[in-house]
Amino acid sequence: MRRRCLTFELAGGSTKNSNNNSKLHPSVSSLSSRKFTLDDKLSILSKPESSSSQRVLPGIGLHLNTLATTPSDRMVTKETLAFGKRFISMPCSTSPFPPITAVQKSVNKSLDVIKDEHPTGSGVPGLEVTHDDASEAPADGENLMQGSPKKKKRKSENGGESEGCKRCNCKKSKCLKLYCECFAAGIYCVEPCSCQGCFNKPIHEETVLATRKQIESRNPLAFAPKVIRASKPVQDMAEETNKTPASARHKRGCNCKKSSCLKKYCECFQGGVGCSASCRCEGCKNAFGRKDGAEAVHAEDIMDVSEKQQDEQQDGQQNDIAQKNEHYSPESILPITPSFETCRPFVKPPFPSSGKPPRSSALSACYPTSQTLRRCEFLSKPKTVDHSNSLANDDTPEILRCDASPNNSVKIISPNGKRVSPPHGALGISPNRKGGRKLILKSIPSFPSLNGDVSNEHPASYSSDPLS
DNA sequence: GAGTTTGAAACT
DNA sequence: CAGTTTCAAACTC
Repeated sequence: MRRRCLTFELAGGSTKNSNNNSKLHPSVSSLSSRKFTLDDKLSILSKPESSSSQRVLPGIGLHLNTLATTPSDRMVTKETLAFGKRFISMPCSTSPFPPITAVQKSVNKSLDVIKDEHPTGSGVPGLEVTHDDASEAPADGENLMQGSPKKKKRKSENGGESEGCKRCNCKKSKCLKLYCECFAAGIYCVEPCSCQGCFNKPIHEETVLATRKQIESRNPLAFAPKVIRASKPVQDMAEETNKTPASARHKRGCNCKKSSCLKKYCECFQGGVGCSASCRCEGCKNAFGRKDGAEAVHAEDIMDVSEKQQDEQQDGQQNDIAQKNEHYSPESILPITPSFETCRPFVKPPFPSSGKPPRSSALSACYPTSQTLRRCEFLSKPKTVDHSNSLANDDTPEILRCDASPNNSVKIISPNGKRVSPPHGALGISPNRKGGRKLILKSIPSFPSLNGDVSNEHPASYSSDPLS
């Protein structure tokens, strides 16, 4: 799995931050370290200027994709991938794309400009996305407007999986709408994508950010994980990989009419969680738990419902995965990246890792590892902590904050709303929640700019954000 | 691989 | 806020 790195330096982040090296997050370098302990993290934190390489990427600006380029990411082998695909629904999002405060030009305008100036190509001359492996990564231009319909379709799900996750196949959205799974997950489209006219690339950073911001303004939770897991400790979940965590629920619920919530059309089902009262589905038969309260059925049943296809292999991998999960205990892992992932449900979707993973999981496959889990830990535990004191000075929009993460917004479910455009209040984000963030920041050294102090200083840069 | 179905997202 | 349209994934053939 080769996830493209969020090469902000190329996209412009470098210039923005070049003068603020000291503010860049060292966590980047931390990515290179496979095993991290809390002490490691802390020590790194204390050495903000460790290495030049560390300065390259602003911690906050780190795109989820970044994970893929790091050594640690490399260790995200197939197994890890499987793990992610099977147990984690996806990215969290609070802010994979750091919000920007400076980029305010309209998205459309931006797009138009780009289009006009570079109607056929990668958009910006001279700019090129660096790929881990140029040989296998087509130039942006290639991927961009060509519209080569015959592009590899992501059907290479099985074997191709070795390469990583399948990505989007957008044709009209330019990968700048939530239709695009990559965009929705807060990650840049990369080589594996078969999208056309894609703007979800580092070279279009501003466009992406502006669009993201726009979408978030409309729906603060737009980039939040769709599936929320309540409180069960990760480890517990790992121990019951065959069970559907009753606490895990789709944040907004599905609205299925014909699929009976038995197919991946259903977001709940896809996320490996049962339907809940929040769902407006009809004829719900969600194997993970029905809206009416019926609990999850056995794994076998789920398999029947979804795909029996890769049962055997799956079983084998499940064990591996379960073991991996344990391996990812909070004690052994700290968020090694500012992926901003909050809590992804530690759910085992009905999809074998080797088989078709939930679409959304493709993403998770990329970053479902330690960060996600850890994040869950951090967010689920200390949440009870007093949030009232810290961060009071941070101007970062609440919704962009850690606190605004689904975890915290678990109660934000809009039961009957077709759409979720929860007002801030509805987000469960109260003014005094700010405190929580600081707390979290302290707990997660890899989010330097999360300290808030940085964000105010560099509103236009990635480091400004937030996780914000 | 093409076409259809589905439901979320976006739009009106 | 409800209805409609657009979109891309999921699915079927």
